[in-house]
Amino acid sequence: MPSPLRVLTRKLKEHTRLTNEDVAIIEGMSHSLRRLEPGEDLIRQGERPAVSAVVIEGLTARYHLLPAGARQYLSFHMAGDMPDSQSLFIDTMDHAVCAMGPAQVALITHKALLAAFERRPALGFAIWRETLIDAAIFREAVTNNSTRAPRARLGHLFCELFYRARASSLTTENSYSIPISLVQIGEATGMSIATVNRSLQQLRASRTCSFEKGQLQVKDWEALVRLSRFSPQYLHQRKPPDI
Amino acid sequence: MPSPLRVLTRKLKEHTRLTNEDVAIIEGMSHSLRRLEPGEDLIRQGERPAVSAVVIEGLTARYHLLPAGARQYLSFHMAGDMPDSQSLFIDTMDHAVCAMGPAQVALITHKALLAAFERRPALGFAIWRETLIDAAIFREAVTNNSTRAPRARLGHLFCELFYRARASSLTTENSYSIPISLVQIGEATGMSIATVNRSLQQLRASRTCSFEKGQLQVKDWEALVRLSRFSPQYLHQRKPPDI
DNA sequence: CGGAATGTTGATATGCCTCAACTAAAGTGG
DNA sequence: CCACTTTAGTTGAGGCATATCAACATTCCG
Repeated sequence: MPSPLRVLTRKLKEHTRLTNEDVAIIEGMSHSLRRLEPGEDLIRQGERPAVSAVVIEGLTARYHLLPAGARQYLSFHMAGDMPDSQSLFIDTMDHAVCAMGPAQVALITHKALLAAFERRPALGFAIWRETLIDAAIFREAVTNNSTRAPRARLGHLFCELFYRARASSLTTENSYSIPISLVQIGEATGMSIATVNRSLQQLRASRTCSFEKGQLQVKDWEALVRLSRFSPQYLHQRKPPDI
Repeated sequence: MPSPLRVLTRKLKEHTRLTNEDVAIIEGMSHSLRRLEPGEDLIRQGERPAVSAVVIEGLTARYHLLPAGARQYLSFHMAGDMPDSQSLFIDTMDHAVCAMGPAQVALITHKALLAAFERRPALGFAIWRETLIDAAIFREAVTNNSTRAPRARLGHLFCELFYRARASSLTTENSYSIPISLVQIGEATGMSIATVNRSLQQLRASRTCSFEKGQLQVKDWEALVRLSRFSPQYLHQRKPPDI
C-alpha cells in the first residue's frame, strides 16, 4: 500500500527530477494524518508550528485575517501541496490556513524534514522550488486582483485552479470540484458578492466555463484562457497538462 | 575594505543568526558589479539567468509585463535584497526586474551559490528564509491592493518601504528616498494616476507623511501606521527598528 | 531656451459597492 | 416526514468613488 505522501512526490515531480532514493526517503517519512472539517483552521496567524502539512485530500486555503473579521484569501492548495511549508524557516505565521471543504493532511515534523534536507540537499531544493512557485502564485494574484476586470479575474482564478488540478490528475472530464462559496470567491478576488454573482453569470453566458454548487465546468478552455489572459508559465510545470 | 556583499550579510542577520564563518563565506564570494541606469532592466520575463543579483545601492523592482505594455509592479528591493533569488531554482523568469533610479548590483553565479549551500546548508536556509519573506511581502500586496482604500493603500506601501529601509539603516532622519513616479505608484497599487495624486494630497493633509520629488517624509509614524493598518509581523525582523 | 516628461486639476461617466428584499437550498428538531 | 431555521445565492435600485479624459502647470534635460 503506497504512502499517503505519494501525492507529494508526484507534485514535486511536476517541476523537479527526483531519484528513486529521493522518492523513497520522502514517502518513508514518518507522519500523522489529520482530518479537517469544512472551514476548520489548520493553523492560525501568530502560531509557531513545529510541523508542516501536506494536503492529502480536499482543498485548503491561506488567508489573512482583516480587522473587521473579514478575510483575504491568498491561495488555494490541493493534494500534494504544502500550504504551510514556510513555517519550516519562518517561525511565526503571518497568515492562517484553513480547509475549504472536508480535507485530510499529513503532518511531518520540521525536525524530520530538516534532517532529510541535510542528508539529501536535493530534497530541500525541491521543496524550496515548491515554495518559489507559491511565491509566483502570489505575484500573479497581485496582478490578477489589481489589473483585471471582474470577469477576467474570476476566469483567471478558475484557469489557475483547473490547470493545477489537471496537472495533478484531480479533474474528471472537464470539471473540478471547488468547495468554495461566492462570499469566499469575493474574499479571494477582492470583489463584492454581488459582482461575483453577476460575473459568474457572464462567464456562464459566454459558454467558457460555469461554476455552480462547487463544481467548476470548463466548456471552452481556449476561449476561457483568452478571456482571462491566462498564461501558465508562472506555474513552472515541467510538462504542461493537456486540456 | 569591506566587500560590497556586506549589505547582504547585514540583511540576512535581520532575520537569521549567522556564524562568523558564514559571514566570511558570503562576503568572500566572487562577484561582478553592474551599474544600472534608471529604468534599465536587470532581467526580463522569459530569460534564464545563470547569476543572481544582490542590490548594493539604489532601488530595484519586480514587475509583470501586461498585454497593453503596461506594468504591474510587484515588489521593491533595496540594498541587501536579492530581487531575483528565485532564478536559482526556477529557470525561466515569470517576471522582470528593473532599476527604479540609478542602482548598482552584485552578480553571483548560481553555481557559486549552490556550492556554498552544499558546504554550509545554513547559508542556503538563510537565503531560503529571505525568499519566504519575499513571499510574505507578495501576500501582503495582495491584501493591500485588494482590500484597502486608496489612502491606506498608499500609506501601507510607504510604511513597508520605510520600515524595511529603517531596518537596513537606509533612512536619514525621517525621510527615505524612493525614486518612483506617480504613474509607477499607480502601477504598483492598482490605481489610476489621478487617484494616486489626490490620495497623496490627502496623506499630506493628514500630516502623517508626504511624498514629493521622490522623497518620502514620515511625519507621524504612529498615525500613519494606524491609518494604513500596517503591522510589520509579515516582514519577520528579529528585532524591529525603532521609528 | 525649447521640448519632453511628470505632476496637477477639473469635469464626466460608469462600474462597482452597499443595501435590501427575496428565493432556494440545506440542515435541524419536533 | 414535515415545519422551521439558517445559510447561500439571486436580483434590483441607488449612490458614490474611482477611472477616464482633457487641459494645464511644472520640472527636468538636452
